[in-house]
Amino acid sequence: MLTIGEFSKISKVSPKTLRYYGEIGLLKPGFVSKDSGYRYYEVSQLRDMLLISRLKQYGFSLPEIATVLASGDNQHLAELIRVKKEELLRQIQNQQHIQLQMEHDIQRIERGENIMQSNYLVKTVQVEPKCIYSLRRKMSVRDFGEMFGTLCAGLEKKGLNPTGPFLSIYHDEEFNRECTDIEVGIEVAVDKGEHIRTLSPGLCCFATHVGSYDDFTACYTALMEWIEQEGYTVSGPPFELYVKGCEENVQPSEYVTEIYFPIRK
Amino acid sequence: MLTIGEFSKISKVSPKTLRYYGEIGLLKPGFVSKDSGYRYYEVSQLRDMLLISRLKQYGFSLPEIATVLASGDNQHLAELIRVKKEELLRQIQNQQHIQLQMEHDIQRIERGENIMQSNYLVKTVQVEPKCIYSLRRKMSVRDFGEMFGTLCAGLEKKGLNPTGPFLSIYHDEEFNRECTDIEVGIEVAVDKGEHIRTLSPGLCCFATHVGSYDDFTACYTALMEWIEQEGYTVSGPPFELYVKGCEENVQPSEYVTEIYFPIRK
DNA sequence: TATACAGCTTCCAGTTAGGGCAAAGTCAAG
DNA sequence: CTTGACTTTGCCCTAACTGGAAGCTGTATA
Repeated sequence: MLTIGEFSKISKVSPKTLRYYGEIGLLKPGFVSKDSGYRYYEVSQLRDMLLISRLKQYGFSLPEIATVLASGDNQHLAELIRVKKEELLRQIQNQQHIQLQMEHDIQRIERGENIMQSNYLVKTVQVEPKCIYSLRRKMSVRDFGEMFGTLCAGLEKKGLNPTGPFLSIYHDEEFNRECTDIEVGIEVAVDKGEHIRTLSPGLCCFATHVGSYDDFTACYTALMEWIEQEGYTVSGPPFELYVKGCEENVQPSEYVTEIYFPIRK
Repeated sequence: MLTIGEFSKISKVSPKTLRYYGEIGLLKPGFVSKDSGYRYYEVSQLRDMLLISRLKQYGFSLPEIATVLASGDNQHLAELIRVKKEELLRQIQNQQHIQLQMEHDIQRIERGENIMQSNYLVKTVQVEPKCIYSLRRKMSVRDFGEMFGTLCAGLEKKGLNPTGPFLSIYHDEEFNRECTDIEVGIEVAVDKGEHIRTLSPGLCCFATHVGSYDDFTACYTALMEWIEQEGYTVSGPPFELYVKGCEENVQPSEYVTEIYFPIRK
């Protein structure tokens, strides 16, 4: 039998932790003195302790380890390790991706750009299909604001309730200020009717732009760079969500827009 | 100004978290109503929030982020990100190493070997130099026990106090049962004298073997495999530390031995 | 045998970065 | 005025421990 200190030194696990493991029932000492309350461990328990340490390293939680120890089913354990291994793989991939972002940021800072000033955090998201009431037309960017007026009028005439912010979809590959195929719309609850359709872009990457609509380009650039860097391709027309915009009496510097690109690998 | 809910939706950070950040002084709302206690955020604070999210992703703790926000020193931030990047790199390397171990374990289990039965957790450690009183000789393994007797006699004659367990060092490249160059010793406090020398193996990997001395081979094999797998080479004679052994009246199944290999890349 | 001291015990509190839930107060639309 | 969505504070909870205090035990030494 070993005292908790001896067991600790051999197993490289602190006495504190050993007491904790006893408390939660993960590894109870082989014998506890009735008089003194001293814990004594069997040497054979070192094996259990080593397995615990190893599984912990593999990313198992303590309750998970407890069930593994209790079952003693090795084939099942192999499967569980495989699952953890795949989880770890995903983690590593994610971390490698973060490393690229870090390098990107470092270089931006070293080029003298202020990371706080144009800080687009590109994220991916699975966009749920939404029903939109929309108008699509080839037009000049100058007629853009007018389209929203038409849209609002149409909404009112039909008695529709918007259930989301305004949005616009850019159907042209290349953006042309004078004549672009733009669809402006808004999310609604009903799913049938004239000018009503379902928008289901699927997997998207997006970034949030704060400020006037003049400098969207930086955000678009950031998104396009990200898409290229991550090895995705654009799988549909990009769209903008006017989360906070001109319909209220808000300063242009306070506008909030989310820019989305549907993507696939 | 945005309510906490609006700010939350745009920044993709939960209201709870925003309140928490306000509480710890990381990001306080631009305005708090005196009547209702409602928090209102400036749109410009979204930038700060995005930076916080990003640095969090990079592995910064919240206090670290707070100092970054407070200082506004971008050059310094670049350095800090670089440090975190290296930290992440080390983490990734460690995780890749763990992945190899996992695969190894899975295969062991699938070959029907019991992971609990021969579970050597190989670790690396920088072994501090220690003074040992030792005897070195070419001998048969059968004379091994006798050597410890001689060693004990020598200790007693010199009036030396052991400050660690017995150990033995295997100076031959290839282990030969009949005639091996073995040094047996024990750690002592004094650093000068006949048969006293300093053992400074430096970086070692080691594993703990529990049980009789008969099946050390599995442990040695595990260590050698590990060394090969990790791309290390052996840089000195291996040694064994008899953490719990035959000097007490202990069953062979209770012996505890640590086996060390000095290594370098 | 007395004592010193290392080692052991329990109990309580704290760590990170928030999540859950409840009761009560507030805002804006109809 | 009411309704319903939103927000507030407050309290407890998480995982896997670590730290510290106060007191008890085991063993080596004088």
